[in-house]
Amino acid sequence: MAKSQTSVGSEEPSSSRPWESYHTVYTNAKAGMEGVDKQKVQRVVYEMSKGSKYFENEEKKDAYMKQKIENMRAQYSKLTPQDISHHQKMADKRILELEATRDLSRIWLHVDMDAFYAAVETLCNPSLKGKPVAVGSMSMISTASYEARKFGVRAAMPGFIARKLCPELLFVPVDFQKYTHYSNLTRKVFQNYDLNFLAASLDEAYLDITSVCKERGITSGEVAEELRQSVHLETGLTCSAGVAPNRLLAKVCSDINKPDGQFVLPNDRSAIMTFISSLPIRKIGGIGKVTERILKDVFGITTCEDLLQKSSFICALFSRSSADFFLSVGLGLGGTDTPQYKMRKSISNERTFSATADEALLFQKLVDLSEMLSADMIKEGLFGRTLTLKLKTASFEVRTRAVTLPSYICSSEEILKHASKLLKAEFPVSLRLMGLRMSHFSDDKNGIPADPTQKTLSDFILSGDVSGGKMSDYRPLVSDFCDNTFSVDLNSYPTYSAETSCDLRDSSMENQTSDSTFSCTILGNINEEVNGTVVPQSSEPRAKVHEPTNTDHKMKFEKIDSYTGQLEACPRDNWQNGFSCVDEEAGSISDQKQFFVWVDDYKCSICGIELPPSFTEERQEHSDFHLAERLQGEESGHNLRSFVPQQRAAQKGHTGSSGRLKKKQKSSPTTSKYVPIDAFFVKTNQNF
DNA sequence: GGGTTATACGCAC
DNA sequence: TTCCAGTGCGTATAACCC
Repeated sequence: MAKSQTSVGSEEPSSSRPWESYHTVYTNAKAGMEGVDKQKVQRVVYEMSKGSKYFENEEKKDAYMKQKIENMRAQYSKLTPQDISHHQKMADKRILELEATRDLSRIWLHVDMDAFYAAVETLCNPSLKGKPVAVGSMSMISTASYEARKFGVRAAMPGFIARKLCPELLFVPVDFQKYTHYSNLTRKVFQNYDLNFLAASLDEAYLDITSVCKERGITSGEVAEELRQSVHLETGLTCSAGVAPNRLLAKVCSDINKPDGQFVLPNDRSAIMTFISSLPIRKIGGIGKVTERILKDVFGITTCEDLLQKSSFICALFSRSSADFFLSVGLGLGGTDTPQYKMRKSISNERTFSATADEALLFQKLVDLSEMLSADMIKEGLFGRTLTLKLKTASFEVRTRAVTLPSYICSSEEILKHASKLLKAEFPVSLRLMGLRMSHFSDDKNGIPADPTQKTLSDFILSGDVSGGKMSDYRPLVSDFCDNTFSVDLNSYPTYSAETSCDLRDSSMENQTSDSTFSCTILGNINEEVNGTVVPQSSEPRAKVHEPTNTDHKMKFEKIDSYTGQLEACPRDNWQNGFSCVDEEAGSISDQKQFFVWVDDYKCSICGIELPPSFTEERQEHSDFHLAERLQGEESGHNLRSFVPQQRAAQKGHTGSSGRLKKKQKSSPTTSKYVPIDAFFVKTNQNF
């Protein structure tokens, strides 16, 4: 932040120094950057960024921020003396309550490894010693050595900007295996002081050293000194430590004498209040670039002491939880208990790539993400029901789209099934990042059990294993899916022959792999059957393979019209919107429909549920269920599900998202047919 | 009106 | 030459549902 402004209207940039109003995180005080020419850094970052899409997006965000600040200022100025008096009383009361929670009985130590990644790399390659080193890439730097920091180079800075600041900067790629190894060594040391230490990251930890100090009759400073020496002996790396009555302050303290230093704040209220009084709010964990700017520009708050002095305004303009946090900071309060094991709340992965609007490419990335997420979830035994798709457009706009499902899932097929619907609703769009996050985990982990032998989607696609063992010779080239003809339509891919899942025990399949229990049940397009739609078949295979001469399985592919959901003959050069394949020898779809009938076009012949013909989707889903039920029974005798159709129909009417979906229908016709449905069931007549 | 869901955003490392 | 990350948590807000 180049300007220090605390009054309304002081935001206007100097026309001769436009970089001064370009808000970056890079000028925030960080250990090892005390002597840095902030003006120069600010100017270089501005010049390197100016005109880019990233820059344009930052300007948009900045405009939004200015508006937000203006709105808060307006609220601020509208407060009457009576309002202020009222809120002051509330604030005073709250301060007393918070003060009553102060606990000075514990001694917390925060350890922070010095420039950890860079230090490890230097340790492994001594030729880097004394040189400016950046761990990361031209896109992003994870850690900078102290030598590099003198030039203004720091973590979270793009490499190309860092190189401009420091042309002799040496880049080293990240190597998490290495860092994990050294992190484990440090943790062995930490255990000697607190068995229940809290690891904040690979290079940070909080230790409750109250007992150690007491039992050994030594001061907290002596413990910190000894611990740091032990870490150095064990790893060859230096670290810094902060000691204080709570974790929030301990973290602030560990930064004071960085690197290779320590600072002890005694367990004494007046010492704490003195310490906190002049402390810049940005030093507090949880107060970042945006919060700092709001507090400074709206209230004129720059130090922790100011938070108490402006307590009435804070209570007037912030939510209860935010106000509590700010007042706690002003009092120097923080966590003192040893928190119980915290359950993970979400699990995610995301990838940045060259911006593209190619839907086939984007889908392939979604396939990859689904597999990665599923693998991570299976590894941790997690089942989740809220799936969030994160997108970053070519212009750096970030969007998230979420869906909450009626049941818990973890398989890549199901993740992809739902993620693809979310993604398709966004098309056309040019993206540079996609991510998937699962949250809302099952408490008792009673989701559908994970099948460790389950094939991945890539196995599925790349092996062409869509008809069980009969497809063992089918080996599509990766390029089949990477050009514009990639069209394993992710909403239609499970629309293969109903027999496919029954053929999983085919001998050729068994020969192929011992773990071929393919738990993704592949269904026929029942809708087509029920409605008696003629299914024209292309006379030519969709995906030519290395050895296309094997015609034993007579693979047929049909394009599914993206808008009507109808199957139609698919010219080879027009496989844009999806295809399904039917293995004629594996059993025709019409064979499958015989078992299922709507009596009087109204009543299910199997379970008796009544669904009028106009309930097209519900009937589709219902028939899918019975078919899958039958197929699963035929396949293995395993009853993977105990969910009866009636229950599903009932649940469907009460899904929390149904109302929102109704709303979405207005603006997003591509999602209008979306109803969260259960595992193993995919409708094929959707508007994609 | 309170709880839930979807979305956006902030923050830390 | 290269051209702004990935993971996870928390909060705020609005819309919706019961």
